[in-house]
Amino acid sequence: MTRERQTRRGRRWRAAVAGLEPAHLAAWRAFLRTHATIVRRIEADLAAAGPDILPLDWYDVLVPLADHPARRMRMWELADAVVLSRVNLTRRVDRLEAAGLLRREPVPTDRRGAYAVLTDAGLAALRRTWPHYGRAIVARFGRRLSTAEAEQLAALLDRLRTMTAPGLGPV
Amino acid sequence: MTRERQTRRGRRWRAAVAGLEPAHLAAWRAFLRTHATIVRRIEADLAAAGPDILPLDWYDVLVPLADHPARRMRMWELADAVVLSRVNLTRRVDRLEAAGLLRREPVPTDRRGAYAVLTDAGLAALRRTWPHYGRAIVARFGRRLSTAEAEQLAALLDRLRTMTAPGLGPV
DNA sequence: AAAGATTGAATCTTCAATCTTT
DNA sequence: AAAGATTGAAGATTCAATCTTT
Repeated sequence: MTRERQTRRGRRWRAAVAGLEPAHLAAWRAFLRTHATIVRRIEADLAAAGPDILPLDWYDVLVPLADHPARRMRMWELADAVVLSRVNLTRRVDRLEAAGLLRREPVPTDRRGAYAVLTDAGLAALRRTWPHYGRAIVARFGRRLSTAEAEQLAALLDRLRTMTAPGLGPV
Repeated sequence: MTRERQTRRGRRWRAAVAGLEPAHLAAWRAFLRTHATIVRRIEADLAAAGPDILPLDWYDVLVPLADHPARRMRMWELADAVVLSRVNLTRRVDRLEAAGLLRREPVPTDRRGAYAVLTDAGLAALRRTWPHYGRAIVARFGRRLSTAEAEQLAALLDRLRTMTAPGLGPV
């Protein structure tokens, strides 16, 4: 075949879906687009802030450790705490360990397990990074929202996240 | 050193950031978490729907083609239209072409360029995928939002996306 | 020289298989 | 056998360098 059958204007290939309102679809698309755009911007801000400022995904792994008593967590615990992208934590921790930002320690009571422990260098990197990250959040996200709108948005998003959807399988 | 200097409870390593209100930070975190959670769920829904249902990132590349006159776009044009993840479009198109969902065509008027053209198989795959995707959007995203809330959410998100942030460089 | 797209090499991710300890 | 974590191999992504055409 030399040419696709050509509809006049690339139209109407989406069948109606029960229960899907235009407003919901528009919100979903805005959600995807906005996330992609803003995360890219903030990553660019961090990259532009200098070579000793952490990228977002490294930051994301180290934060739970810094917020945890004794600055250490089991590997599986850390894997659950990480937000962005389900990681293959083993390898990511390899890289963070190679960079000196954390180290592994054996668990005294369970010889299968390992702790990931934030090093002083890791904590210092978090402290350096946070002001840049915080300002980027203000600039790229917070500046256009009133306090009330931010609360509204957070409430809507939390509801979306914590809901369970019956009838479409687990998780 | 055998042990990190151990703060009592992994506390207070974040310095205050000018202009960053707690509500804004909470909204930002909710945004990241909700996105990660819902996108994962929807990807799992699509994967569970069967082997001839497209994954989200393939779908994302083919949609602009289906919505375009003549079902074809220049490579750079398609790259701009794709939402999720800045792609190396060349390779992704390689894979889609290998799967028969699109093909390349030379541009008659510009021998540097190439069109990406949606094939009939590609359009069929979109048609198959959309009902599953649409239902997943309802189940994972739309079900908990009233129409008014969805409109509110879309408005907030669009404002965030289209704003320019003076003072923090381009993009 | 700049625009449009492709390629090579390094890095990163993912999946299943593996290893050790419980 | 199951839990905790690591490894190998395949696949995907990214960056800069390249190639061709304008």
